[in-house]
Amino acid sequence: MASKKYIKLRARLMRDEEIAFGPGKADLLAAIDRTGSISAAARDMGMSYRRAWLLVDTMNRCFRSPLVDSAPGGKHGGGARLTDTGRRVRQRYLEMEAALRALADEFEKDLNKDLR
Amino acid sequence: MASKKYIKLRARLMRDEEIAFGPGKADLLAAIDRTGSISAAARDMGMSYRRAWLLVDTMNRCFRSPLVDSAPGGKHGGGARLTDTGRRVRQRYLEMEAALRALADEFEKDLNKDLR
DNA sequence: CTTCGCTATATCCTGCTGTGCATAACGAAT
DNA sequence: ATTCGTTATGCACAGCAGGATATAGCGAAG
Repeated sequence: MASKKYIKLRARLMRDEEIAFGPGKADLLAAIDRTGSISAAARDMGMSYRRAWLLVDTMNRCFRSPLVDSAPGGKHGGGARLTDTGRRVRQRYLEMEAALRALADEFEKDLNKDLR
Repeated sequence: MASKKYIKLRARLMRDEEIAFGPGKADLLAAIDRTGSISAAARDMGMSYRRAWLLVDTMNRCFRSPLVDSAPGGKHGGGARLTDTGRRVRQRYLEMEAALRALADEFEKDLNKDLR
């Protein structure tokens, strides 16, 4: 079988018409946690700093308390760190994602029967 | 509370990098079933005929047997009809969607606590 | 045999998303 | 003080998904 068949799942936490949280933001939080800065995280993920910053900004605005703490100044000066809220929200989101994935997998076999 | 908080869910059946089935295609199938033609369905949904046709084409190419039967000729001549496969796939997809939605709703309350 | 509304397809155009680049201010280390 | 790597922000540009439009051929009904 040369064709790859799979179910692509996406869950987004919405606040009004803004995307408060989603798979991309979850990945970004992980990268920030790993690297200690928004810009390093962006480089690491191959996305523009602008985009990474916008994602962080949206998150922080959408939640009651910010998910990322940031301060200017480079070379061990400023940078960005996950807040407890950030860690908790990401954790809960990943749990939901995993549960949804497991459920979708139960349907996958049946639906794939008809796929070429 | 002026802000609307909700979880936006999307499940797509993929074949290689093509979207074989998803929420838009499910809606389109319903509209085709209702109206009896691709073009009427497109008008009904406020989308371009081009897009509707492309969606149908992708579906039919991705599945072993077509989901939509179509024939040229207007005014009760040609048109489009769902095949049994089309109906069955759509049905199964909707069932999965509903199950995923129900599961996501279980997580929603908890995640919304932190949302503004 | 003309007309109507459809399938099928190509081409052009537009709007949006995200990148690239530029700038300013900042904080720690050297 | 100078340098370095950040945060924070604006703006111009590209790529692309989808809309608008045009055309050709078809089939049943009148």
